[in-house]
Amino acid sequence: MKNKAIELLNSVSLRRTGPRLAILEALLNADAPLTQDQIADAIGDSAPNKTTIYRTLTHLVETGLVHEAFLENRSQHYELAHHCGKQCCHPHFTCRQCEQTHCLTGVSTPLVELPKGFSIQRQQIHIDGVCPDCRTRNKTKEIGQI
Amino acid sequence: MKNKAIELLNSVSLRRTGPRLAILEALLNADAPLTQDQIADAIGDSAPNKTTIYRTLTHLVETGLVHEAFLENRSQHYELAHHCGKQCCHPHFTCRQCEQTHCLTGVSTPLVELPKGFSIQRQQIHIDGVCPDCRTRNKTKEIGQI
DNA sequence: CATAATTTTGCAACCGGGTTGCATTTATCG
DNA sequence: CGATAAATGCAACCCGGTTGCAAAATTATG
Ligand SMILES: [Mn+2]
Ligand SMILES: [Mn+2]
Ligand SMILES: [Zn+2]
Ligand SMILES: [Zn+2]
Repeated sequence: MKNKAIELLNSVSLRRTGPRLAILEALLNADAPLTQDQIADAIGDSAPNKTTIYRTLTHLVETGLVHEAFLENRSQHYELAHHCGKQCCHPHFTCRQCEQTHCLTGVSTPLVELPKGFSIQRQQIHIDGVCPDCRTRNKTKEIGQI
Repeated sequence: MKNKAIELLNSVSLRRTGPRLAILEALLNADAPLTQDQIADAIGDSAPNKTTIYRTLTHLVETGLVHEAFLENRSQHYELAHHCGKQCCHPHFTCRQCEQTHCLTGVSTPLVELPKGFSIQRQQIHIDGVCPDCRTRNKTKEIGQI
């Protein structure tokens, strides 16, 4: 993953520094959007200062490598943009029971057709409900209660 | 609008108080989701304490009268739920130039078809780009420059 | 290589949206 | 009206995120 991180940094001509590589690696290993806090946790003891993480993420967003994901959570989430189309990101699903967010990279996501005069730059879809794990968990519990 | 507000409060059997009526009226008059701050501004001098506004909004969301809209803004927005289907809210469009948010109540919004096992409770779509006003403003500016 | 110019990083202090605890006020009902 | 439960206001707090500034690391220049 380190090679991939270096490659990504080069592709947008940002200087190759320790913090940046670590943050990119964390995002490469993630399977859902991460907050600053989660990125720091993923990196561990050698994690950069939170200010550095935020500033790095800002750079990565500006270059287009990273997208901001707007989940219902109070804090901002970030993920690599490589699963997103130019105008349409893949949808995100957040489970109301376990609070986990899933990237729905497989599903087809039609663009909303905008009224005359609006020009789109990016569309994001967020869904919440109950995830497969929690559903089966609920069912087995029900059965147990009968 | 005051009658409508009273009616709404009755429909969910919440006590009829000054702050609640004022907040509902503000939401009834709005044409886009509002923050606590914007609600207070809309009400003016007689606006309730911000804690009261937040607690009222929480009540209204719990009863289903009001929805939370997750815009890219750092603060939470609220709007009446009457333009939303059971599982699918109307999309919101935020202009990157003038920062204004528009409710797209007219457009058709297909539900994403979820992978096996996921059960939906609510889908929200957010789009950003340039609004009609800003687009024409840009065009006339371009012409002026030539 | 030395050193000056430029970026990047870390730290502490700060900002602002939102919440909590608690005392006071108000709505509802008999 | 009085009792009771709910609603309100205020101050203090929480926490995600930002800012200013000095120290460290990179890069450019002679
Ligand atoms: Mn994703
Ligand atoms: Mn709306
Ligand atoms: Zn779940
Ligand atoms: Zn605009």
